Amino acid sequence: MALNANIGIVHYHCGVMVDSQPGLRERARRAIQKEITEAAQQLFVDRGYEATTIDDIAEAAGLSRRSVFRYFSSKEDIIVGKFAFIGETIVAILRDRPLDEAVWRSLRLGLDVLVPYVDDPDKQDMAESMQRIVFASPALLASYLEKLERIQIACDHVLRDRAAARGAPVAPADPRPRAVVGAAFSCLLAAQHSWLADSGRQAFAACLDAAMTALAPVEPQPDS
Amino acid sequence: MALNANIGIVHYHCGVMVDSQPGLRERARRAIQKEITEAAQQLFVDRGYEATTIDDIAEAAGLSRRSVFRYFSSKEDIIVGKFAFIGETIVAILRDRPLDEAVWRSLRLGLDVLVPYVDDPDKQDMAESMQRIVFASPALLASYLEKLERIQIACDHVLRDRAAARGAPVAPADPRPRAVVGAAFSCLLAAQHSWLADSGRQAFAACLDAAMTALAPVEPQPDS
DNA sequence: CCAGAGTTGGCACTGAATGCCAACATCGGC
DNA sequence: GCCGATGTTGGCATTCAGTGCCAACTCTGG
Repeated sequence: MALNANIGIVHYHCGVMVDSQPGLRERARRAIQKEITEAAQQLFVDRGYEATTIDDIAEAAGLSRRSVFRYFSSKEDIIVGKFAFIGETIVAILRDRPLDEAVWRSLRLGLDVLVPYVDDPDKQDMAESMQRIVFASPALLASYLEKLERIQIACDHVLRDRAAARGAPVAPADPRPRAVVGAAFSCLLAAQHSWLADSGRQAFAACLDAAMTALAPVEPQPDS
Repeated sequence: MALNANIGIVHYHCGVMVDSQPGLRERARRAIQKEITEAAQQLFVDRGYEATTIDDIAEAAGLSRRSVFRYFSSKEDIIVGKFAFIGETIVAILRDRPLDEAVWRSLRLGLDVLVPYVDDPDKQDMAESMQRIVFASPALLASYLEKLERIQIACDHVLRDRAAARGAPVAPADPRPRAVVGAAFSCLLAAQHSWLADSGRQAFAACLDAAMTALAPVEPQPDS
């Protein structure tokens, strides 16, 4: 069990549960999740996504099939689960932007949290492989797009809250905030395709900028 | 077997296989597909999507589980399969628009093929139910978004071909056509959300227009 | 009436996902 | 250091989606 050796049972004297915010238990959980993810990614790269079973992943990660499902709610979640967290980050950034900033710029800054996942030279190879796998597998792609959709819905809410805070509330049936958010996320998808199209030779951030400058809300704010 | 009675075995004298373009066999196939779809939709509305099994659908449609999979490649496909056809229609429309037309307008006209599916007063109730079910079920939503993604990729190709035909080819790694197409489809999603938000009281086409006028490519054509 | 082509339904199997439970480890107090 | 409470694990059984296979049936054409 390389796992148990690795969790890092630091067990301080017993006392006051000395651990930084996440809690010791939570840190162990994340460490195992990370191991599963890495084992799975390797298998997906080697054999492909559909050709890899959960049993394969469980064996490679050194735990039982049943336990894999305790760490990830589904096979897709192993790859795409992190987007729940990324989504929360984007939403938080969006919420904290100054109220008078142009929406399009706020969205660009929100999407910036994705850049380090891709443009980091260390992870670039793996990032490219995984993106290719996601776009190649219908099930993974579907799951990925669904996650993005959920993030977009959350961003839409934030934009409406911000419009209201600005004193210019938007009707619930007004499609414009949702359309603007969707357009920004389409730029993300477009940037991913571009980035893959020439194998990460140009920076992902540059692709994103190229896409987002080609498009813009007709009005700086979705009211007027 | 209400089915067999209904397929409409018109079996003309034997002679020349008198049938309009699709071929008799193909028409029978479509009729059965339609029956399965309708039976399934009813069940989904009654019990919800995940609570309905393929066996339920097979029984309601009067055929075997195995045969259902001969007509639809998956459970989601029963609802979302028609988008393969719709996508082809959109692509065809896009391809046939005049080369000097503004891209945004061409896309708006392409998306117009969806309007009759929704704004038809006869089908409106069912259309609303089904859209709610799609957005409520993660699996269906994921599948729907994946279908839209495939259509967008096809539209992206058309736009690039048209740019080339116009004498202003776009680099394969240029994200702009993809971004513009994605923005248009985001308007579609936004319009669906709006339309559902006040229960189809306003026309779907109006929602689509509201979304698409709030957004536009920075340049009329994605070159220059 | 018969031969061939296509359709059907049943059967067996894989793989994902979930519920359940007994075995085990860990952490608290004593 | 012992012991009960709590949480984690692995195994088992089950459901459901999806696929391959094959024998039985149906319809068409000769």
